[in-house]
Amino acid sequence: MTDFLPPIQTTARDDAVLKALVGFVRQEALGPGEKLPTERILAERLKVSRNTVREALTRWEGLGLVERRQGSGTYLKAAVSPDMLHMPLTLAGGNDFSGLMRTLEIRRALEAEAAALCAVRAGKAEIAEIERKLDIMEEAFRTRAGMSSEEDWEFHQAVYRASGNPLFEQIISAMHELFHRFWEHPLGVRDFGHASFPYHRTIFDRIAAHDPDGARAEALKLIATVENDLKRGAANLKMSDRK
Amino acid sequence: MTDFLPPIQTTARDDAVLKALVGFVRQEALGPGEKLPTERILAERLKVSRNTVREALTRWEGLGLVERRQGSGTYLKAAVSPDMLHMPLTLAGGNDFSGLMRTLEIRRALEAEAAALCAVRAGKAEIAEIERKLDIMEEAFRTRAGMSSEEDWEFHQAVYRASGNPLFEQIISAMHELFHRFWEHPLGVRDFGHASFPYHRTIFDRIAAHDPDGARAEALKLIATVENDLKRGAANLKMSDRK
DNA sequence: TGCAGAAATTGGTTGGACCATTGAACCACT
DNA sequence: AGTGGTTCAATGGTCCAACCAATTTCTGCA
Repeated sequence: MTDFLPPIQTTARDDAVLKALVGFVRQEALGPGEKLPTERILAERLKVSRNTVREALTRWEGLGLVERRQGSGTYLKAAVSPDMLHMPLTLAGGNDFSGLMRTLEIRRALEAEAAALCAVRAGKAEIAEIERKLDIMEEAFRTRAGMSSEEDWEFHQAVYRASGNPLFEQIISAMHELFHRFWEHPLGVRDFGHASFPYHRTIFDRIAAHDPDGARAEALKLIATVENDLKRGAANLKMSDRK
Repeated sequence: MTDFLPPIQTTARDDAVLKALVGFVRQEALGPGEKLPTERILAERLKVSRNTVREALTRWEGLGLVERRQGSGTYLKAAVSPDMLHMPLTLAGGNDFSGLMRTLEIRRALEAEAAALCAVRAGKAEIAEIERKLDIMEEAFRTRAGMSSEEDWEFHQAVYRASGNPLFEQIISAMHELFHRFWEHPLGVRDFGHASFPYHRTIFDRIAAHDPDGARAEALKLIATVENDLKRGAANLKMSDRK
C-alpha cells in the first residue's frame, strides 16, 4: 500500500502545448529537418498566447529537439514521440582535462558493453556494414599514414547501431559533440591514435565470432590506448585552456 | 590547426542572463534549495525584459537546474558553475518494457566500469563506507526477509561515489528517477531481487581486494540477475501500461 | 536574364497588464 | 494556547500589442 498522493495539476499550459505539438508532428508525419508552424499560427490555433508557445518551444530547444532560426522558422532536429523521456545531464567543471578524462571513462564503459552486445546481436548485415567501415578506415590509415577521426568515428557508430540499443549512440554522440575539439585534435601528440588502430580489427573479429567477452576485452584495450595518448598530450602542452 | 571561428553573437540575451545568473549564484554562494531573486528584480537589475528572464529560467528549469513555484519563488535544484556542460538525452519510446531493458543495458555498462574503477581508486575510507552500506543492506535483508530497494540503492551509490567520477552517479541516478516506478516495484515477482543479493558481497570483496577485473565480472553477474527478474516480471503481467 | 532593393515573414525583445497560487500576518472563536 | 478563517502582499503564469532583427520572397529595373 502506498500513501503517495500526487499533487493535482490545475494548469499546465506549456505542457499542453507540447503535447498538442507532438500530436501535430505525428499527424503530419514530420521528420527531422522539417519546418513546423509559425509561433503566431500555433498561438492562434491552440488558443494560447504566443508567449506560452515560446516557453514551450524554448523547452524543446533546450532539449535539442528543435532549432529556431530567426527570420526563417522553427525546425525539428530529432524525431518526437508521445512517450519520450527526457534525461538532461549537466557535467559540472567539464572543461578542463579531468573533465575530459571523466567522459572518457564513461565512454570506456559504454564502448565495451556496446561491443559485447553487438557480438551477441549483430546479424550478417550489421557485421558486413561494420566491416565495410573498418575497411574504409584502414584504407584511410594506409594512404594518409595516420588515424582519421572521421572514418574512425564512423566505425564506432556502426558498432553502436548494431548493438540494438540506440542509447549507446545517443550518449556517446552527445559526449562526442561536447568534446569534439579534443577528440579530433591531436593535442600535440604526433601519432595520436596510432596505438588504437590495430584494436579496431580485433574488436571486429570478436564481434564477427559472436564472442561478447572477447569483444568487451578488446574494446577496453582500445580505450586504454586512447587514454594513454591523451595523458601524453596533456603532459605535452599543459592544456592551454585550463582554468 | 582548426579553422573554426564561432559566429559572433550580436544578440544572445537569454544566454547573457544565464551567465549573469551564474555569476550571481557564485557571488552569493547559493547552494541547492536556496531561493534566487524574483523574476521582476532580475529583469530590472539586468536591464532586460521580464520575458527574457523567463525564457532563460525556462531553459534552466528544463535542464533540472532550477525549480519554479508559483506564488513562492524560484529555487536552485543543483549546483551551478561557469563551466557547466549540458547533455540532454531523450529516450524515444522509453515507456514500454523494451525501453526499460535498454536503460538497464546502459546501467550494466556503467555499473561494471564503476565497480572496476572503484577497485582501483577507493581508499580505506571509501571501502569502509561501502562496507557500512553493505552491512545495513544485509541486515535489512535478514530482518525483512527480502531485498530493500532503499538500502540496495544506497550501496550502489556508495560504489559510484567511490569510483572518483561523479558522472556515473549522475547518469544512473537520472535513469533511476525516470524508472523508479519500475526499479522499486516488484512487477509481480515475489522474490524480486533475491538472486542479486549475494553478488553485493562479492562485488565488495573484489573492490576491497583492489581487483578491477573481478569487480567488473561480479557487477555484470549482478545486473544479469536483475535482467532475469525483470523478464520474468514482464512475462507475468504483460506490462499493464504498454501502449 | 540577372540582380539589387523593397516587402513580407518569422523568431527575439520589450513593456505593461491581469490572473492564480502561495505564504505570512492578523483575527475571531473555542 | 490553538484552531481555523480572512486579508493582503509577493511571485510565478499568462496574455496582449507592439516593435526589432534576421531571413526569405517578391518585384521591378537594367
